[in-house]
Amino acid sequence: MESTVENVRSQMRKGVLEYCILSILSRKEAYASSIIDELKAANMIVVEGTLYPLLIRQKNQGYLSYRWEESTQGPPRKYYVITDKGRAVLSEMDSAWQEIVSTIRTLKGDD
Amino acid sequence: MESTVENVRSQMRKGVLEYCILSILSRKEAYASSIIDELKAANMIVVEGTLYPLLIRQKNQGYLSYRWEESTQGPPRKYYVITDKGRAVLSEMDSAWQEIVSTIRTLKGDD
DNA sequence: TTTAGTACTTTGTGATACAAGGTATTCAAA
DNA sequence: TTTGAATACCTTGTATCACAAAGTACTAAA
Repeated sequence: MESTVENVRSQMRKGVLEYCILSILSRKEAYASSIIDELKAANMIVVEGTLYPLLIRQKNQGYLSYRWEESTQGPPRKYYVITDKGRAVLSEMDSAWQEIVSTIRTLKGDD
Repeated sequence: MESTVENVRSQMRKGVLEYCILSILSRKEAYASSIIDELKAANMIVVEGTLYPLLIRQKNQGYLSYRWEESTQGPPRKYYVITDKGRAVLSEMDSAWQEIVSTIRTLKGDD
């Protein structure tokens, strides 16, 4: 069995992952492996089997588009780019996130 | 299909719900319907079919215990009480939550 | 005795994170 | 030339979980 701590963290990551991806892509286009690296650096551990389907989902929903680009160090990379629709959804996510942060504060704060 | 906004909010609720329940019960014991009311008041909408299985799961994991109490206004109520183990897990969840909030800030903040 | 209100429970469905394994490209060393 | 390492993308199967919907049961009032 996995440790309780990891379970807790894993549970909380769910639901904000989509938000993280759109946030990262709102700043600059990126390909899957580089997104994983960035998430790892930010302590948001994600594996390939999670990220690839998620990117494909967001592309199918029209939040992202992509283009292929050659690499000097291996196979070509699929660079994802956020769309206008994606930016609109991201803006909604910003609000939703703020609301949840505020809700937790309320639940923990005042008796 | 459900609205995008609701989808976004629903996704984000996942993973913090357990945290909310333990937080509420760390302050005072409560029964399911009253927990739903409190969550609704804090803008964290949850339905019965979500909450009851969750409480049962947390009880089975030893985070909660419960006792029955008669009500003058209907059927008896199942009052849930957080256990020592539950408080330990809640403490871990506090850290995990702070970490995620901080991670999101990092991902959004610095270019 | 029927209805309204309250409270707890279960079943079926869809979504999704993850583990594990697979495919494909490039380059360098044997 | 072919083998292996590194990089990158993709798929399948499983478990978990939020939710909708329907069900059970108790109390009090009409």
